[in-house]
Amino acid sequence: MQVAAVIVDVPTMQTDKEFDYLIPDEWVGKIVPGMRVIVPFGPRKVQGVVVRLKPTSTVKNLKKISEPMDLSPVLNKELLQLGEWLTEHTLCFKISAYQAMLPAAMKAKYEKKLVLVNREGINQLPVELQQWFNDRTEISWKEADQRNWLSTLQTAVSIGTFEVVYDVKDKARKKIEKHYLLSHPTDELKRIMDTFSKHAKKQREVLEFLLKSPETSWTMKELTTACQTSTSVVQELVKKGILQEKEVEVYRDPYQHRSFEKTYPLPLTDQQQKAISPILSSIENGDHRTYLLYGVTGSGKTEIYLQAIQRVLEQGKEAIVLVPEISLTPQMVHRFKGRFGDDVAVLHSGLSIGEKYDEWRKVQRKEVKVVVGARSAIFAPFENIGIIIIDEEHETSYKQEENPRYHARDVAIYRGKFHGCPVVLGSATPSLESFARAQKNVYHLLTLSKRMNDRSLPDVSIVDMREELRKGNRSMFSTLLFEKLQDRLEKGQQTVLFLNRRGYSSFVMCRDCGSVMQCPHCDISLTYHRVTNQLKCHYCGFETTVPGVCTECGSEHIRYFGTGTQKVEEELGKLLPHARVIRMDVDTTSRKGAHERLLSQFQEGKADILLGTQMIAKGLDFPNITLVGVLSADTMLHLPDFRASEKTFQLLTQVSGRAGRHELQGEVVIQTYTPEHYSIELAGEQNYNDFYQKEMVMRKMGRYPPFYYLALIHVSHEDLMKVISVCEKITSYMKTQLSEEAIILGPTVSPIPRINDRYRYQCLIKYKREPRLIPALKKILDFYVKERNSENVYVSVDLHPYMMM
DNA sequence: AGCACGCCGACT
DNA sequence: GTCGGCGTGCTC
Repeated sequence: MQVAAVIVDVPTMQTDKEFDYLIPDEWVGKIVPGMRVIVPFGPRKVQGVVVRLKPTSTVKNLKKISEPMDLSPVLNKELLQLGEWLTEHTLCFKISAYQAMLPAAMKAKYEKKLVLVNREGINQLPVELQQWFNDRTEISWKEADQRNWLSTLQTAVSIGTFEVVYDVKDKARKKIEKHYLLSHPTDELKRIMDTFSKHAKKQREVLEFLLKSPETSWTMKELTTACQTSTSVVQELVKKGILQEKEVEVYRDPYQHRSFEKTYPLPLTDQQQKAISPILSSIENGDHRTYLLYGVTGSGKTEIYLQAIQRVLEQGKEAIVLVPEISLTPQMVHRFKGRFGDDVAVLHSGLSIGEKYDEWRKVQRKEVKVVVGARSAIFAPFENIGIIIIDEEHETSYKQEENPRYHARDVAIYRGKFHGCPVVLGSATPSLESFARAQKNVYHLLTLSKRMNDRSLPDVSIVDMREELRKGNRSMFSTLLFEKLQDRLEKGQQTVLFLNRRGYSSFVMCRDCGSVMQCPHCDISLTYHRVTNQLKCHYCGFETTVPGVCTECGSEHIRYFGTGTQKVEEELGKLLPHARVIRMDVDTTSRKGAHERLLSQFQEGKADILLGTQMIAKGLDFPNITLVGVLSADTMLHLPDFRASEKTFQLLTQVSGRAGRHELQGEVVIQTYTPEHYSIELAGEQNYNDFYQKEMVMRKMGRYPPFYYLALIHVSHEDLMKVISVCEKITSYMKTQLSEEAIILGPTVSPIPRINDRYRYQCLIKYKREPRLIPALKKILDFYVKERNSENVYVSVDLHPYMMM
């Protein structure tokens, strides 16, 4: 066996296949499938992943692998296979599938440079170049380009003065610490010590300190503080050869300065007991089953996860727990670290690239048994998985919106089958798809209908804001909400206010001509941000200062409509000047650790009101919250998305669940302009079952999931006519390929007709069983070269889409 | 993606 | 008559 099949890191249609390479003799037996390698590819070098070994190849003139990038495989057999499955099921490139499984730090960095190989030839170069290479032997391609030296240097390449070199580098930087330890056996050292000069008092002290535990190594800092001395003393000992330096890899542990109070399994309620026992028997018998753990907010789902994992660990197996990104609050981490301590690795986007890499390596080296993380943690390189848990199963963040457009739930079930282990999907408001599958016994339904300690669900009031307006209340707070807000302030209890729109106001309109300020690059209105006094586009990031007069008619009567978190914050400052408010949205939490800091401030009672967007809907579990206010329940309801009702119901139910989780009874006030809508009414009653029934009827009528599957084809281009014609061609092609039962809608304008100066059209396919769908879609992608062809038309396919925009 | 090869317009 | 435009095709 000396040929390796490699998938190269060139994500295009034409290169999306295996390339064969010879394994150099010195690496035979060492290069194995799942390793990253550097291979020559055309004139350059690229990173690749070895997917299999074979004795020979049908291709002649094979090139050799340049070098391996790993000492042991980073993708195991299962993950390599999963990559193929992902490619097939999301229509992505193989390399993209593998890259999705690895931490970002392992993505290759490419550098092209010119290296001086013949110093003689330098004399023929212009003076400024000669100066540059006086004390240098290379220049990066980029640098040479910027200095306008490329053409000169290229002629120098042709006569052999320079050589073009392609470098492939690992982004990953292992964090290295220098440690110091004794380099001789103790008795020998004692002899050496006697030869010391009498003045070398400090050196002797250091040695005596080290001799107490001769095997241990210390960092410079540890040594100098322990011995009350300076670095020079240690350096001197190294020089004398008594101490040796050793480089040790250390992990960047984002949680190292935190201590987690050890927790122990809590006694389970009868309901919990009943729910956990089928999971435990699955674990015991090693059979794969998917459970839908449907439990109302505060019913103790997490304890079930913890105890199921406990059992898995006792069997010597591993566990993966997925949580939605935004709820990776310290609370969740605390509960897992508290129970399983150092056996837990945490993976989420708040970590730096290096930190993520280190956490990932802990998994790879089998130093942890449990991974708690966001979507991509589903690819944790465990080899003996005993359970996979997806908390808040209905969350849309489990679907990746770039290639590979996978859903973590599907990957979880794939891995569950492979490892013969249970997959547990937990939610208080399951997605319709999952609940429907549970009804059909594809998933096994486990129900927790009671809150822990029989705490009652919060009282929910729905306030009709049209009525408030009629009564003359034009503020954003209804009388009821405002009264309760004041009441909580007096009692010293905390309130959560929820509004899913950041910024100050949602659009700016001229009152004379009615024109709305729009983004010049996208067909979307600009949002006013008060703090910076700017108008921002939330899609392309365009920013502009607020014009003094209307750009259309020159009128000065410009008004701000709609309400964002910033405006609410300002309003609160006016109405309740003594209230301490913390605002949480993308704008206040973008800095690393800000999310966590704001939450802990709130937890410590440093604020009375927490005001925020989606991100505060989950994971908050503070005893002092007794009031939750939803300022405008309808903002989501009118989005052009067949899941709008479902999302609204879920959000309102989740937000309401934040109140009164502990001793104090909780209250919820939901403000809306459409109180009669079933998703708002039923969320008020916390009535999932009725909502499910009603929404299923709607889905059946609209021929949407779970009754039909969806495939969404996006087309975008700078030229409107081009987009329409390409989309038209695609739509009619699909019509020739699919059966009568398939519903093919299009070409239709995307709900956001233009983003970043590109027009957007789409074709939506609703189907039940179409064996020719995937091949047909592949053909389209083939033709339009997956997302980008020479004419710059972007075509992308999303199977089972979540984002309809 | 890069890069080479290859065939048609404005220039020393 | 050449330099260079980017269209097409290949990378084990």
